[in-house]
Amino acid sequence: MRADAARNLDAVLRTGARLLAEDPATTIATIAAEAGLDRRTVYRRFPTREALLTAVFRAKLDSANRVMDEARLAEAPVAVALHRYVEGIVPVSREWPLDVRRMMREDPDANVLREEASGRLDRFLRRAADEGLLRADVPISWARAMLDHLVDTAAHGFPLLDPPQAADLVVDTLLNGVGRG
Amino acid sequence: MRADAARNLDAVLRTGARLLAEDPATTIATIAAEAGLDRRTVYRRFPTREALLTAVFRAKLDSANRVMDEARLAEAPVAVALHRYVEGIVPVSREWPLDVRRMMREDPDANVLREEASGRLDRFLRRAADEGLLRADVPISWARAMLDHLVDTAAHGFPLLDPPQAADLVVDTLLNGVGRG
DNA sequence: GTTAACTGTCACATCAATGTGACAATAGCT
DNA sequence: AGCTATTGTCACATTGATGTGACAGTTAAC
Repeated sequence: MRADAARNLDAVLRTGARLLAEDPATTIATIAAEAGLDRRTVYRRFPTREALLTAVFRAKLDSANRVMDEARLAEAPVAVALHRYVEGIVPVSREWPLDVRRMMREDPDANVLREEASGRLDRFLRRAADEGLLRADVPISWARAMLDHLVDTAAHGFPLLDPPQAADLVVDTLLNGVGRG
Repeated sequence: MRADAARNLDAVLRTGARLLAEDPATTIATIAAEAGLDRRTVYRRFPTREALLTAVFRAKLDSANRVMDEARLAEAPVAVALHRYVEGIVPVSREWPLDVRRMMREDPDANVLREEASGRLDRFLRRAADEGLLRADVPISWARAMLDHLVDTAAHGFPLLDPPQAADLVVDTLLNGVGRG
């Protein structure tokens, strides 16, 4: 692929992610204009709107999987892995702000990939529970939802936090809550 | 208003809330069909799509304000008020599952109402912090985001929890987290 | 049971977005 | 500099949603 083509492709994906996160009904024309391209150029790379959505989704998923690899979710000590995961995933969430669950409802094989990645995190949390990091009287899926939302809030609600600060806050409040007790 | 008209209006609002929560781009025709009505009937009540959106939004907001009234956020002891608020707001979130922040971005005066209601909760959390229920080293807005998300998760991710159980879980994990420490 | 309110339906105009064809212009690679 | 990939643009067909007019049929209220 030629250099300018790669640049444009990247611009489309990032711009698309940003605009689609704000409004899932954003049109191809808007994305193209915002990326400084012609509508036709986007259509050449992505035959259909769905194809663009899927590509954006995969870009986010790849980044997330890379972060989980580097955090060594399955091997590293749970406390370390958790902290490292959050530190890595916050920038990913900022670069690809879109909500994958919403967008992939009608794309079955993309959804399979999403569930694979999701399963990695679930298995990690199970290990964290087994090793005593998490309370046993609360469902793992509850902790999982809490983790996801805290990451999301840190990434988008507190854009001034840098990743290490965000990780401290997320892990601390995930484990200890915001109560004084 | 005649009785059948009131019934239909109610059906449109509830059906609209449900479908729009799943997909914000749901068409009027789909909502009408799902509510067992003709498209034209919906248009008679709501001159434009925006008008329907606003009406659904206001229905949710009214319910939420009623819950906050009954929880006596400004007067009751903070621990009691918090529990009572969550217990009341979970059913509201289930009946009106839509995300008001997303939907009202382009409706300024609706947004003012939303911010008023939001402010009530913020003021309550500030009081909770002042009275020592919440840690002082964490921003109020962080606790606020956490509360909102926990309520959301309990309401939609754990539909089998009844409101009192949901309130116990939400308040417990909000204050103490999911860590064993 | 009559009246007034409300609804369903056929039909229509409008608008915006998707997706395509062809060709000239431009940018990167060697 | 010259070849080739890539892009911009004019134009067009198609589709789906919004919103409206008129009128007959139905339902609730008194």
